[in-house]
Amino acid sequence: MDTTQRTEQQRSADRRRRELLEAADRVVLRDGPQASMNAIAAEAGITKPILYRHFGDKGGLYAALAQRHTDALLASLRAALDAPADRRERVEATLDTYLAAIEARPQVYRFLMHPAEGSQSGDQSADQGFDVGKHSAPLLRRMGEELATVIEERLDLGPGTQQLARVWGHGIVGMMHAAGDWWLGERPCSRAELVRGLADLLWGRLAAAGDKVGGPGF
Amino acid sequence: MDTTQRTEQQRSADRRRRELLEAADRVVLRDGPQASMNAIAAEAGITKPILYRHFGDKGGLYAALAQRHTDALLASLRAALDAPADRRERVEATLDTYLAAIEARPQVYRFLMHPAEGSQSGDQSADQGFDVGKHSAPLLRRMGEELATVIEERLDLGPGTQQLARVWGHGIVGMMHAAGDWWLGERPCSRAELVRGLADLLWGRLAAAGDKVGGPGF
DNA sequence: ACTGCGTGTTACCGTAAGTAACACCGCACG
DNA sequence: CGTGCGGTGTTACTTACGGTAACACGCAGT
Repeated sequence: MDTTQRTEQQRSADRRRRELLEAADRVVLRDGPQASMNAIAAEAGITKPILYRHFGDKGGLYAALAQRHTDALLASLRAALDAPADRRERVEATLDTYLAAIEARPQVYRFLMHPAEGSQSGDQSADQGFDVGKHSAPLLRRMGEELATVIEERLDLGPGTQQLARVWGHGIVGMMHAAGDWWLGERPCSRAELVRGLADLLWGRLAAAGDKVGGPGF
Repeated sequence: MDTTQRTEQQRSADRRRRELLEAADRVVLRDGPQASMNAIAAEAGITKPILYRHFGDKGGLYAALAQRHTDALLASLRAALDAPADRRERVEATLDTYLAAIEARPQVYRFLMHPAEGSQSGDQSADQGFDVGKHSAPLLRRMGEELATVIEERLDLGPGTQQLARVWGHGIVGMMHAAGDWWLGERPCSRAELVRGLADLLWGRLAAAGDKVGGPGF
């Protein structure tokens, strides 16, 4: 099989793929994660089967789409995380970067967190094995792992550093995510206040806080 | 309209409703969140329209279902949170309770976190308003709020306590959730180790940790 | 001119949500 | 005793979406 002059075809196929992704992007941004393949195809000026030829199935398209945005967001986060500043400032900068991103484009954020799983792919039969754990948004997992490696590289946590770093990576990312999600919905305070509150939490203010006098109960 | 003797009818309707919910529960436990209305109806020994009469639409059924489990889980968490012990022990007990719950019944957990949103409810037209923030699993929100009230009741955080408590409530719940989700998928360590790692994180060990000597970069 | 391949189409299938219309039953009321 | 009437149930349908044939055009290379 000639592997020599396929570049020509491949080039155009890649361009097409990128065009399709951009069209899908527009539709998802407009219609949310429940955008239909028909709508995406229409936006791209073509019809469904082409999408399927390029991406296999809806999951494939969504995965490709998610990866673009995830890559972009991760790059920003890495930049904030690698800035030459002390740890607290870096943490705050990273939190703020994330929150700014989800604030600026909530639709994208929503899409990344809810990859519209489901569909009616067969195997209704006796699926006790289950795939829990795989279902969470890839973005969360990737951010967690990323943060874990940074923590592991930067901090000295004694024995068990590697495992602890992963626990913390996923934990911190989850904290950021849930707080951000809640904040985006209710807007109970400014972004800066939220960042500060979360950083305070990570800085052990929970442990340091005093009990309320005359607590309700005991 | 006579509000007098409706109790009879209402009673039986409520019983029916509970039976339907239990059937739905069995199916969701077996088939995951993508269980079809047909399947649920069949399990209950009836047909679709009855389900729709009782719950309006799939979302209604799922909401009702989710509330049962959420209530149960929240009760357990409250118990752990209210135990007569010092703060660190209570935090660890609560984390462990949550993790034990999702470990014991991952299907339920998965269902609660992914309420199978979507569907093809019309309104394709120029929906720029968006409802970000509402989409997150109700369980997370409720746990966050619950924890927030407990924090606010128990801790003295100075001015802005109320707001800070809510930030922390949602943040901590998110941390617990994301770490639990990751842990459930990869099982990288024992439950106790995870609990300890997270509690350490909350206890400010991140801030206290020393830099690694000769870090990669600067 | 013929062949092969990538790109595109229309037309279709299966499935699932949701609905309309009809059928049965118990029961108060004339 | 018959007759309406609300609740429970059904079958049969519509609509929409994911996914897949099967066919049609255009453009290289031989």
